[in-house]
Amino acid sequence: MKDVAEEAGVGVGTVSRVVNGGTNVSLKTRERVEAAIRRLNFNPDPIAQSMRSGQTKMFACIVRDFSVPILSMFVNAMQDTADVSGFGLQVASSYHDTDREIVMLERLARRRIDGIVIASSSETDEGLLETISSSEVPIVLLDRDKPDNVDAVLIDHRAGVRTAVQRLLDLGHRRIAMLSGQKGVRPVRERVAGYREAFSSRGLEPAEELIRCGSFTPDFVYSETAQMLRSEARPTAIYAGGTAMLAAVLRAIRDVGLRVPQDVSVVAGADSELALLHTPTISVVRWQHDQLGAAAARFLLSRVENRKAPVQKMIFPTEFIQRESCGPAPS
Amino acid sequence: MKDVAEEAGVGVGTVSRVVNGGTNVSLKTRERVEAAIRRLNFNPDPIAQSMRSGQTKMFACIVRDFSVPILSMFVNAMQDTADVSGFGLQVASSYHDTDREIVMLERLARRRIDGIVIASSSETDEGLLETISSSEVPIVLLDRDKPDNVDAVLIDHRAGVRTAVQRLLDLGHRRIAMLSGQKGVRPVRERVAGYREAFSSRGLEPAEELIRCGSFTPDFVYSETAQMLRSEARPTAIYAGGTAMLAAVLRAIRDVGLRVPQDVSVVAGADSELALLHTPTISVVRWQHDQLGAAAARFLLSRVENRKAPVQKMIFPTEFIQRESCGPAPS
DNA sequence: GTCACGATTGGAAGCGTTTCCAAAAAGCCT
DNA sequence: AGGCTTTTTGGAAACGCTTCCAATCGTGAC
Repeated sequence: MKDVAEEAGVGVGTVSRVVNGGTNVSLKTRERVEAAIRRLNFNPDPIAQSMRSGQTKMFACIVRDFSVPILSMFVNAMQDTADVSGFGLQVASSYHDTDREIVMLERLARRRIDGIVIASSSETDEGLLETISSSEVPIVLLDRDKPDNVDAVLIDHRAGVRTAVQRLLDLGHRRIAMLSGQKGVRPVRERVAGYREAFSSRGLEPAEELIRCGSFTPDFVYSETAQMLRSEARPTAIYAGGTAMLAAVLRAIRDVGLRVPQDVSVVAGADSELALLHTPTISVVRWQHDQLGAAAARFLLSRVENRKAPVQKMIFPTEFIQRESCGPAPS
Repeated sequence: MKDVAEEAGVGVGTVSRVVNGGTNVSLKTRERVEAAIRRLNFNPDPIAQSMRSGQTKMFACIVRDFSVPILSMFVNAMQDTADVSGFGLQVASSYHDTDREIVMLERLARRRIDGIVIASSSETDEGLLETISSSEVPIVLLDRDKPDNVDAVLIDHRAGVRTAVQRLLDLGHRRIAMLSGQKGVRPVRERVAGYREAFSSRGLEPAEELIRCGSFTPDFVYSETAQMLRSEARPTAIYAGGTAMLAAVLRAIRDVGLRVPQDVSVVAGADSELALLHTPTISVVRWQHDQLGAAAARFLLSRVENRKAPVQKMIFPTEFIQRESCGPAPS
């Protein structure tokens, strides 16, 4: 930069002014400086800029496991949106470890990251809530309600599940299993709420023992599914409310020796290649992850502009897509 | 940092020495400084450190489309490995745009990223090759041969495909379609080579019109598959040599009205949930993406230590997993 | 007690920017 | 032309660290 100043015969301050949009620089000077910049092929050093400005032009995204297709699609969309504004995107998987998330948040803050999107693993852990809610760096929650003083992009699982379960009820199903992850995160709460709403909208009561919320892991899903299907009064339909649960559910059904949809109807909590191409094709509740990712990035971008804007929440709709996996309840 | 120095009654230089492993610091001094650090809860600013040292403790990964499950698994493993050494990982999708890759590489270099893993979209583009091979920042190629003066982690597609195609030949298949992406990247070259090797190992010649390499996109795969299957002498087996091609192949087979494996046998070029859970289950050539990701990260880490070490290449084995989708050739 | 040498230490310089302030230049008005 | 205001400009200070050099301290040998 000093070189450019010298080359153009001006002071370093002037060069800086030209580089940054050039307020208050006379036309001839600007042209002279720009010529010098081109001649020396000068590029301002982002690190030095960060040093002064405190901005790093970098966002981060923390999710449970970012090799889950739906999450990587989200991250991908986020990256694309951030990219056009010159922001980079850093990623990290937390593997459901709350303490790890706290450590990551702190490390990112120290690195002066400009914004973080997180799908936290718990909405009850005091330490995590405190860390998030008092964070210096802007945070956007991905499908989480708490803490409520930060921006969030949300998915309306409730409506989608309600529609799906209503459909199953209308097909004559009464024993409908509800599988989902650990209670205490919003997607699970909302899904269960939608499930209950569907029953009460038809004046019915769900069988409580068929509501199995505990973990998103394949092992949990497989064993719960198999156990329910082997029991006396087995469910005639299963709603699998997780993004990567479908595989385990289908394996369990197959291993127990039942058929979809003749013996058991299936609805998945998120769309996937598997759901679309399985034989039979699997009904799903779906939403637009790419729009969600883009929105999250835009939230962060606008926070960078204005730190003290009012908190924003955005709820994305879901839709129930019925495919071949839903049939009438066996008699 | 000044505060810490004052608190401990030492000079800033001494504090720095304590923070960085503390060579040449007396025991009492070190203890005093460490106490002060704890008391003031001091953390060195990574940006300022980068400013001086030129190291950013950050890697980046550029892939075609990083919402492809296999790639996100790779990135995930890479992130985990980098993380334990305190390195962050930045991601970006190139969407097969060579120019975009060049721009990204340059931008990352300017940001003084410490290392880059790239699965470049072309091994022939002069500009890209030049950019990579002359890069200041260490680069590791993901399954690419060129340029050959940089480190690379490679997958032995050739052996896996050879085994798979040999198996198909032994099942009586002669018209075996070979689908893959754009020629000119290593995975495609190697797969085609493996395919040919299998034929010649049995003293046979492949039907050239069944070798369809052009693009990894679903549209291409779908239309090529459908077209071949509708033709007079249709293939009795299909090898789909891409990481995300299987879905399109299966759709095409279904739409043409054929059955797997009675009418056509299928082998996928990479493992996936879909392959494992489809009915019938789909044979695959598979490898350990997590080990690949970890190795890539380790390559970068060791480059950071020693920029001028000899070039390293590492080839990961593949295995052919036969599942239900492979049957005897129809007569 | 003196000297030499190695181990420690303090603090200034520098990394490449931005920003601020004062000074110079340029307009404008009478 | 002189006195104003406004615009433009140069350059020092600061961001938070590392590193280097010179200075100080301590130790053992003579």
